[in-house]
Amino acid sequence: MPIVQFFLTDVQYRIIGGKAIIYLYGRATDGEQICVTDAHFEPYFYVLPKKGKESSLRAELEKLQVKDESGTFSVVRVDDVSKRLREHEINVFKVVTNLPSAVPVIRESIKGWDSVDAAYEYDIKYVRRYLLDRKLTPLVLTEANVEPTQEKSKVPVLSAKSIRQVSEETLRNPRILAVDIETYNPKGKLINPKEYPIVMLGLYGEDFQKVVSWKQFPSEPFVEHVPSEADVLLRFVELVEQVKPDILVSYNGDGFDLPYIRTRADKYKLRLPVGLDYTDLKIQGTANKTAQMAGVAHVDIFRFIRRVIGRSMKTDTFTLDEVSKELLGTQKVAVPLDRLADDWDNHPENLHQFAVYNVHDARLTNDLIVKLWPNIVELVKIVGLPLWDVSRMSFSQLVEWFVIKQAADFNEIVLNKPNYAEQMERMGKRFKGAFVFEPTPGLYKDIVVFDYKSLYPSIIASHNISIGTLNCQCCQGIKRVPLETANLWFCTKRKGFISTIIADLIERRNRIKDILKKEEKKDPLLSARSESLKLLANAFYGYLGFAQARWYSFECGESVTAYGRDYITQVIEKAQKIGFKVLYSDTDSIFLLLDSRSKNDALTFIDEINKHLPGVMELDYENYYPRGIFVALKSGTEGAKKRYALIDEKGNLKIRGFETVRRNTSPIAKKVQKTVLEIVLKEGDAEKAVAFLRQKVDELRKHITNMEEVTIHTVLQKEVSEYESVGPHVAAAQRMANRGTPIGAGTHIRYVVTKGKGPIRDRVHLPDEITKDDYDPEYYIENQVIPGVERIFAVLGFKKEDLVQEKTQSTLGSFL
DNA sequence: CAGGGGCGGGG
DNA sequence: GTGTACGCCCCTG
Repeated sequence: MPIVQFFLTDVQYRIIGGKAIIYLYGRATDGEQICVTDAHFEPYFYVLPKKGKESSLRAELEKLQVKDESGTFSVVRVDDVSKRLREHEINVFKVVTNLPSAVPVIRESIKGWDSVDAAYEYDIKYVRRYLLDRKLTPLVLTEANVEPTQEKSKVPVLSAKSIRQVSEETLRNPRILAVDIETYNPKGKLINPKEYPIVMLGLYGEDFQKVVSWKQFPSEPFVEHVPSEADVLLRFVELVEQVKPDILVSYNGDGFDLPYIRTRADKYKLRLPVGLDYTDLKIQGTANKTAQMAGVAHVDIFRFIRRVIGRSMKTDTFTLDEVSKELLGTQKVAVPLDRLADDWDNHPENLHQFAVYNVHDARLTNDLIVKLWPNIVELVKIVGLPLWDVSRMSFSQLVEWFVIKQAADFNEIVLNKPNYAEQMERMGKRFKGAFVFEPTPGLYKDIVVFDYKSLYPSIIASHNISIGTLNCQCCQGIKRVPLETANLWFCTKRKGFISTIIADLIERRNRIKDILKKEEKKDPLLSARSESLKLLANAFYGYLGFAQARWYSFECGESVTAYGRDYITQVIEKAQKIGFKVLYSDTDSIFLLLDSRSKNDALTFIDEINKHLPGVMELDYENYYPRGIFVALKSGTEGAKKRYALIDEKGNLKIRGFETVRRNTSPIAKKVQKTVLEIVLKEGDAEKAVAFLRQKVDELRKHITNMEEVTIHTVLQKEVSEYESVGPHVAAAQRMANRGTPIGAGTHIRYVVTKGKGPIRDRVHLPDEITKDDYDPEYYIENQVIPGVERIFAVLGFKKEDLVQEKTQSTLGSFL
């Protein structure tokens, strides 16, 4: 029997002859795209019988059959199995059904039976169940003994007799095709797939780039002109088949491109058989759409970036432009997109620039997934689910599926999701959070920062925090959690499930870090694995307190923060005892003032602390900062981010909690804030910072400041008529409308506030209606620039009145 | 201050 | 399809 080796890229199942068949799509080691089918996996779930009712329940189950218009659902077999439930031995029935869809039906029909105590694992999707039970990890080299079949498909279909994972080798260079569409939008940003056509469809992959458009215009050869929009859609299907990608990648393709393609195809009653089995492009969901095609993993890289990478990125807007700048160091090409519709209708000679823009976006999308591929592969390996699923999961889902995957090795039953009422109850309870030492606002010198390495994960591992070790019989009264409000302890004899898998995560990561330390040229896959393990470990604590978690535990969550508070306050007390002044502390970090002490004293102190820490707990030296500024919080905003800015010895600024990048702020305000911080921290010269501020204020009053600097940008969120209150941006939109500019939801609004009396909305003008002499300096000084720096100067002993004088009639700079 | 509602990305 | 929606921010009662 022939043997094939392949990397699993997508998994589906189909019902054939009343039986579920698993379809494993992948890239064979010879480079061919193939499909391996497995007909030998039975759907099942677990039932816990009531004590004493075992045999009657078994008899009832064995003959259970439910018929409805969609088919017959029946129990095929009932097996006795011993499992563990919340870390304790238990006997349950494994109820095997005829179809995957029979699982929820059968479970539903036994819900009220008095012989049934509980049902488990009835909501684990068949394909996921298959991968986890068979221990097959997507993207990892897999081997199968196969027989060829004649099944109609775009790729050879091979029927597997046996299948197994043979090594840790992963798919390094998947074939990728990126897709991006441009649409006809006469009304600014308003998107309307029912009415407005796709004008161009761009594709990009290695050695492949193409734009398909249904209008003739002068262009380069990568643009293909077809007679109609329907032909664009058909060409899309053909080109995907021609390129045979493992992955179709998009930027917000779930939410935009693919549903748009689907809607346009439906309008023409076209099928879109992009699936390798000729099935249609499938769009699911309404609010949160997803797009799927059999055999080709559609990755919406925007979703992955926002959910998984986003937290560790600098940007907080996830536009393709911003994300590309940060991750790739390149950006989108600038084209006047708001002219596309008009050019499409009236000036085809201008259209080529949009084709260039189109294919460039596809290229960026391609480059993003290539760049992030190591991270994606590692998450897929850790979580063990298909690429399509993993790339769409939130953090809590990734943690949960990692736990579910581990559950098999511990013979643990997967706990059920909480119902709505349970979720509500969980949400109503809050446990005490982290310890925060409020800083005294001020400018400080010689700051050292320590932090606990992965504080919460190491607490969970070191203190054996787990659902099944909580308040065990055997350890009553010993090693209590440092908590006033409850009497909690965790077993010191038996290892817990959650604590063990987290300890394992930490250990795996430490091993990788050791290897990385020795490597001169860091293996990007290993670095990515280390990052992924860290991300996952850090997400565990949040998961324990997440209302929708299967392994939710209020007591575990509150124990983690209780230990956390205990560890950090111990460091604070010890530091104070030997004479360090504590400046600030939050959760796992502590900021100390060196005063007369040296950096070496700080290192000695850390060593001393580490000698007495249990398990994998470790206090780290984070950095030394020659200067730092701590600013008072806005009154009444408790829980708002702490505001501070530090500068290290290399001159790098570390700014936290200053809202430097707010949309409806003028560039001048952002710039002044940033520069003031730089002067204060780099040079420690408050007077110079004041002088800088005064100079900028002077420039505003003298109208030297550029118009661009005082132009405020926002985006219209709805139609102008729908606004109840006329804010400045709405007033600006009305002005645009009055002069005939098409506006609507999504239109970018740029406006300047000008001199005059009355509310701001009456003083709003569009930049090209006025000159530099018209903007209102006092508005920009009072409402934009000063608020951004007021608190910084307050720390330095300057009141608002000291900074700038009120406006006078003097024509000279009046504040010197 | 809680809870509802809208939005993100995309042209 | 082992069905059906996330999480944050803003506004209002």
